[in-house]
Amino acid sequence: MGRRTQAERSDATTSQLVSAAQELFGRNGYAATSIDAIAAAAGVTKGAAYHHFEGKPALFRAAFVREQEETAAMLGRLAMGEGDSWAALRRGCRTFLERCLDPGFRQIVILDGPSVLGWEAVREIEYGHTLRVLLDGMRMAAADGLLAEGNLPARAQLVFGALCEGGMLLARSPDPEADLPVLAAEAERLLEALKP
Amino acid sequence: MGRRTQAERSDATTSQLVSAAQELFGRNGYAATSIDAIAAAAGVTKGAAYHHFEGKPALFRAAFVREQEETAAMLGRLAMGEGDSWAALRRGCRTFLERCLDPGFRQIVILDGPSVLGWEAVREIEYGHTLRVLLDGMRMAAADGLLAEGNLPARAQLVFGALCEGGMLLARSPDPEADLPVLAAEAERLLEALKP
DNA sequence: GAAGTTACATACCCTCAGTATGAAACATGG
DNA sequence: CCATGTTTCATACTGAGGGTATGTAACTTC
Repeated sequence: MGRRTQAERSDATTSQLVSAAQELFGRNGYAATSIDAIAAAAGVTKGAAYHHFEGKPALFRAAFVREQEETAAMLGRLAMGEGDSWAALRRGCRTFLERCLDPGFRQIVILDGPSVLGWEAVREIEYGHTLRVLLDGMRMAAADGLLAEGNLPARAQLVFGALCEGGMLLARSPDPEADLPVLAAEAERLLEALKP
Repeated sequence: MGRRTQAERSDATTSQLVSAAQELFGRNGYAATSIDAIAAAAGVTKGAAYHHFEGKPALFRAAFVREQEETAAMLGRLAMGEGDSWAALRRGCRTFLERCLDPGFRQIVILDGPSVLGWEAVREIEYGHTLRVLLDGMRMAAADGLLAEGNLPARAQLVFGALCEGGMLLARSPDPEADLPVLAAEAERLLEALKP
């Protein structure tokens, strides 16, 4: 390994630590994953982990954030491709449900997130990513006159809760391929409720 | 302490352990609560706890179940008092939201439950209590022709997810008293979506 | 009331989060 | 280039807490 700048060294190990954390937290859950295991998977020792992160929750938080970034990017990209705002909203919901088929996403974002980081912190992060995409989509639909008056953020949150539940339900299904349309239809039915 | 039968001794300490677990898990969260602390609060030692429960998750599960029983009883009682099935449904949703104002309920049932017990186990328990009440209410409404055809269990689950989210939102509100009607209205709006 | 079972208490182990402490790898002024 | 910070780690240690082994007292059964 040739001569590298400090920022390069730091970024490299930090990134590898977060990747390892994402992998192990996602596979085995928060409690069953030790800092030593994450550090070893990243090719460093615990000292490096504690140098870059304040503690285990901070490391988990980084993995959570990355999971959110990836998902939000995916949602935004696919929703952007749709023609009208309503179709984008439907597309986004469907994509979120599909995303829940990833065990790592479920474990980190839905199962362990609230317990480890607390509800406020989790929603604050999501408010900058997946929940932001949903809310933006609903704002656009509202601007197009497709949504009734009311508390949009609160509505987005309720829909988000329903989607998380739907995602877990989908993941437990013996045949997710077959159940995805069913659940997507039920979710869209809830969206219909918000029409004027 | 006079002469007691074994069953009495066992029931007494078990009950006190669960009460202490409910109290401490609810107040400080699962990770920050030690078995020793629970045992001490129950007036026994760790040995007693491990004699009656397989481990920390089992003790948490008992607290979770008790929380569910109390809530389901409350929901059933209040919903029973309503006239028609639709009013009972609305009443149940509103009562669940109110229940979320209890910090212990939120911590145990919504935050830590899925992480500690896993999603399947949590929903299995809820399926016998709070979720059961909701599903029964929806079945009655469906029998009265108030709900459209479709997958009732899946719908109940989605509504349940929205309600949990609404409950957390309500709990974070600076003025829950004022926001309860707002959130209840939004939740009812989602219910409206299920009408034929 | 003796033998067996249940309900605990006590003492111990072991994993693991968190904390020094020290040694490299870089950076910066001369 | 070298001396002196500063950053990036590795190594060694501590403490808390989950879990276990074992002993003992309270009950039960015969």
